[in-house]
Amino acid sequence: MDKEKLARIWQTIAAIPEGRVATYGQIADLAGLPGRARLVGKALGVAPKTMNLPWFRVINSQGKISLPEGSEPFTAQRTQLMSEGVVVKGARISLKVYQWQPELYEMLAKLP
DNA sequence: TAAGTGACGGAGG
DNA sequence: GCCTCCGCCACTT
Repeated sequence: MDKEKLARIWQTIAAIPEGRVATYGQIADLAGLPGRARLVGKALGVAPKTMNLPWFRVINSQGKISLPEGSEPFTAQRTQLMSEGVVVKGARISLKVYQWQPELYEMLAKLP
């Protein structure tokens, strides 16, 4: 996989603010790779743990944790999110409430 | 080279 | 909300 694209994907994920989530497709778009959501999943898979990426803030477009429910990684993701104040019901999260919205985020960040 | 695979997405039922 | 089907694309076999 092309190192350049990986870097962009990782950067984008690293920008997700605490207490918010983003979808695979959203990350792909923001990273300049529209329609390549699957690539984002792969990028996460090969990301070195030492990078300390907020991988747990990435979920699928259905607002669900994209890991087998009950598995160890699933539990880890769920726990991390909840520790940031995100409400997780089963595998589902309300995108309506917690999805990261860059435009709005930047607007609010610029307010006095 | 063809076929299979996946931490996906969107439309339809 | 859940499931199925298809499109998608970079790898692996």
